[in-house]
Amino acid sequence: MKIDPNHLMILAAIADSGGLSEGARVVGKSQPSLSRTIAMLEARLGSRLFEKGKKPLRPTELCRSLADQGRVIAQAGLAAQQAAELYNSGKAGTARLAGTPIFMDGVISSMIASFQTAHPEVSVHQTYGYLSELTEQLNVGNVDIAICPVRPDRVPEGLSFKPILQGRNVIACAPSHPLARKPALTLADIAPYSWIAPPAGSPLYEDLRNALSSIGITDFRVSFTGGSLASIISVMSGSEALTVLPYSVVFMQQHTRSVTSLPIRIDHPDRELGLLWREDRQARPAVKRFRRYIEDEFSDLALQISEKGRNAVWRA
Amino acid sequence: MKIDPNHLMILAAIADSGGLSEGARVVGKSQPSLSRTIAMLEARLGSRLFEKGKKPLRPTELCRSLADQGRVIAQAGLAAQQAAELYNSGKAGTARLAGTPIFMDGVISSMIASFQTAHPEVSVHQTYGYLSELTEQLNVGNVDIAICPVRPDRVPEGLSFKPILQGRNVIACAPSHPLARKPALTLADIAPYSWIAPPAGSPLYEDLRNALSSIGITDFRVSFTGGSLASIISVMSGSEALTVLPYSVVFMQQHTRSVTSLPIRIDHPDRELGLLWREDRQARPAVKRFRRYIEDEFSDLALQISEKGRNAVWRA
DNA sequence: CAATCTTCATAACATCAGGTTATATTCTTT
DNA sequence: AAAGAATATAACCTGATGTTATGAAGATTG
Repeated sequence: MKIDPNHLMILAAIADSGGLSEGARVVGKSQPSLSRTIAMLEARLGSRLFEKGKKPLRPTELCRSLADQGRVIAQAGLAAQQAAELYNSGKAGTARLAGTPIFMDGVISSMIASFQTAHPEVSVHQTYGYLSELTEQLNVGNVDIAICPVRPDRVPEGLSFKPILQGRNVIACAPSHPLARKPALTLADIAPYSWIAPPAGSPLYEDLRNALSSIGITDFRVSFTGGSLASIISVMSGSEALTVLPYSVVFMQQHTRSVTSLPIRIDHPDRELGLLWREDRQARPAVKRFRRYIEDEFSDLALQISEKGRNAVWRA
Repeated sequence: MKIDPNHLMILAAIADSGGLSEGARVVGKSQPSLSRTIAMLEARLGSRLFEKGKKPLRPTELCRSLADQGRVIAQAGLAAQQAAELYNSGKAGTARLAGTPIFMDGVISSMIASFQTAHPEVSVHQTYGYLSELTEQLNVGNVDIAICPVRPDRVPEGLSFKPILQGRNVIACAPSHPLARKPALTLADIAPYSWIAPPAGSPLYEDLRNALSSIGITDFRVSFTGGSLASIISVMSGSEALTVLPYSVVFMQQHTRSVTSLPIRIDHPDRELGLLWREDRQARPAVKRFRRYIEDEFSDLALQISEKGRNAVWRA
C-alpha cells in the first residue's frame, strides 16, 4: 500500500502543531482539507492515526512513526528547494574553464582561489590548451569558458569573445638579475644573456620571436624551453636567463618576488586576452557567475596595472 | 518555490533508470506523463534538468542534487509503508498490561520475555494492581489488558473476561524444607510451621485464610507479609516457613529449584485466572497479537500442568 | 449542569494536476 | 539516407484536493 509523501508531510505538521486547525495554518490549507486527508489515510491504513473522540487530537503510535517519515520528507523537500536556489543563483554547480597555461597559472589560478573562498559550493574544473584546442573543447561541450589571447579579427566561428586585458608583453628576469637594478638599458646590455622560451607551439613563443626582432635581436640563444610557468620562473631565479612574459603575469607574481620586468618596451602582440564561449549554449548559473567574477577581477587588474604604469619609465 | 516530493521521486527514478521510458515503467506511469512532469519542473525551476537534445537523457548537476533528495523521499515513503505494515500486523507498537503482582512476576513475565524475542519491535508496559484498580485502569484507558483472578459471575461491568487458567492453589515451601521430602503428610506435620502471607489486601491473602481453614487450620502464625513474589521466595528459601501460592506460579518456578509444593490438597479458590479488557475499545494490532500469544502460552501451560498432575499423588 | 467555546467532521461543489492514448519530432545508429 | 528508438506534444478525461458553509462533539467554566 503506497502512501503519498504529501500526506505524510501533512500528518507530521498536524502531529507537531497539535491539531488540525493549527496544522492547517502551518501547511497553508484549510482545516477541512486536512481533516479529509487524515480520514482517507486512516481508511487506507485501516488504523486510526489519532485517538477517537479526543478533542485536542492525540496521535497514535502509528501516527508518530509515520510523522517521523513525514518530517524526513519535509526536510528533503526543503533541501531540494535550497539546492535549486543555490544552483540557480550560481552559488552551486560546476564551471569548467580552459586556457593557455601561462595565463592560467600566472593570473587565473589566484582568481579561482578567491572565487572559491567566496563560493565554496562551486567546483571549478581547469584544463589547458591553445586556441585551436580550446575552440574544439568549447564546441564539443567539455568546457564552458576559455581564456586565451585572440586576435579580435580572428575569433573562431560560433564563439563569442570578450576582451578582458590588453595584450602587452615584457622582458622578464629574476629580481636578482644584474640588469634588474640597472637604471638605463641598451640593447647591448641584454645581448649577452640567453633566453627561456615558452613551449614551442604556444602563442607566447611567437611573441618572443616577434618582440625580440622588433628591438633588433634576431639571433638569440634559447637555454630552456617547454616548461610551464612554475618551471620557467624556477629556472629563471636560478640563472641569468631572460624571457618574455605577459605583463599581467609578471604583475600578479610581484608578491612572490620571484620575477621582475626590465624597462624595455617591446612590441605589443596583435592579440588581446579575453574570454571565449558559445553564445548558443546558454550558460549555467554557476558559469555566468564565474564569468562575471573573472571579468570584474580583470577590470580591477587592468586598473592596477595602468596606475602602476603611470609611475614607471619605459624606454624604446 | 516549493517542490512536490512526488516530482522529486519521479526525477530520481528517471535519473536512476536512465530514461523516460524506463523510468515510466519503474514508477508505473506512462512516458508522456513523466515527460510533462519534467517539463513542468524545468519551467518552474528555470533550469534544465536534462541536457538539451541528448537522446540517452543526460542529467544535469541540478538534476543530480534533486534526485538525491528524491531518493531520500522514496526511502522515507517505503519506511513509512513498512512501519504501517508492521503496526497493522501487530509486530510493532505497544501493549500495556497490568495484573496481580504474584501472577505477573511468577508467570506472565517469562511469557513476556519469550514474546519479546519473537517480536522485538513491540514494547510491553507492565503495571501491577488488584481487580478494582485494574478495572479503573482499563476504563480510564491506561491499560489494554489486565490479568487477574476473577469470579466469573463478578466480572466488572463493561469488561470482557476470558479465563485462561483454572484457579488452583497449593501449599508451597522451599525445596530444602523438612516436609518437602516426606512421602505422606498429615495436618499435624504442617501445624508447627509459621506462614508467609501475601500482601494484606491481595486476593491471595484471602485464599490463604480460606485454604487453611478448609483443612482445619484456623490459627496460624504469620512470620512475613507484604512482599512481592521475589521476596516471598527469598524468605522461604532461607526459612522453614510455608505459604500458599497458585500452582501455576510454583510450576513456572520449578526450573529455578527455589520453591516446591506440598502434596496436600487445599480448597480451590472460587476465582479463575483470566484476561480482562474493554470490548468497546477496539484493540490495537499489537495488543491483539499479544493477547493471542498469552492465551496460547496459557493453553500450553494448562496442558503441561494437567499432564504433570496425572503423575502426582494428592491427598486430602 | 447548562452554557459556551473550540475543535473536528461532513456536505457540496469547483478546479486543475496529472493520468491516458495517439501522434509528431528528434536524435542515434546502421 | 533510412530505420529505429526515445522523447515531446496534443487533446482529452478523471479524481484528488482545494474551497466555503455548517453541523456535531468534546472541553471548559461560572
